[in-house]
Amino acid sequence: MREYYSITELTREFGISTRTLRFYEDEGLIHPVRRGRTRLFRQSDRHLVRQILRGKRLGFSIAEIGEIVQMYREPPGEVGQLKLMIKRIEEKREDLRQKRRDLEETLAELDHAEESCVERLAELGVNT
Amino acid sequence: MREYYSITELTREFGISTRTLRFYEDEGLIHPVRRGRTRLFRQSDRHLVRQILRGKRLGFSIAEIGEIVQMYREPPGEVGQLKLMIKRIEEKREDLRQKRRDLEETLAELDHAEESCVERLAELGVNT
DNA sequence: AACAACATTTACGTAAAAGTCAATTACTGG
DNA sequence: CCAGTAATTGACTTTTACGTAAATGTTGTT
Repeated sequence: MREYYSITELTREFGISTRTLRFYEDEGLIHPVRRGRTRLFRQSDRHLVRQILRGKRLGFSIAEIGEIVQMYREPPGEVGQLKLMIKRIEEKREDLRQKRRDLEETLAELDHAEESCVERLAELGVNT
Repeated sequence: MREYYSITELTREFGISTRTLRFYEDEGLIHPVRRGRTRLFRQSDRHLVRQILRGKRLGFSIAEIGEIVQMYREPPGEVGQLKLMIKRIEEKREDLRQKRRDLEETLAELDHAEESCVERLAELGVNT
């Protein structure tokens, strides 16, 4: 468990470019510390990158991912802010539940499509 | 159950623009029939649009959605093509399973984030 | 016939999310 | 100390997925 990772180490670990990591920093998604001008990535940054890429695979925009990673941070101290945050979290969860429904439906249709193919193969007398 | 729907009927039904529907046609995702130059959308087109939008919500690109909707069509007649199709379907399913893992992890993290907020509220003596 | 409402094609514009390239600057091993 | 590798910033480019506008066609009232 090292303390710091270089930018190229992260690009290899995650299969993304330096440009991408710098872009995420510009967009305020990550905040690697600096030694001089050089970025040093901590464990927390690596974890954030993992979360960002997860969000991307789920089709969230960078802006939406920005909202999500805010929710992972320390809860705010003020009651109004806390309630707002809870509301936002609930919205994102609804969003994710919709995606889950979409996902299950798509999987079901693909199952069906594969079955059709297998049946067709059987009709053609191919041993599966 | 009508036979044909106009383009604006579909835009209202799905909350998308005519431009979007024409774009999907240009990309070969849908093939509405024509009366003169006017597009007429059938049930099957409506179903396809629903599938396309599902794919979009899951973060698939138009090209990927194109591949997916091909899989929903009649299985090909040739053995080699069938086997290839089955392989492709399996790939997409793996893709979807990854998305499902991403989704569950994200949901779990959001659950945790919400709990933290609720706890914090309790600490502040707010009746939930 | 005129008007609205809806449709079409063509073409250019744009925002998001990087890719690519150039010119510097920083580090590191020999 | 210096070559070579790694990192930085900045600018420009590209791709995707449409938006938008212009000019024109079609249909259905009134």
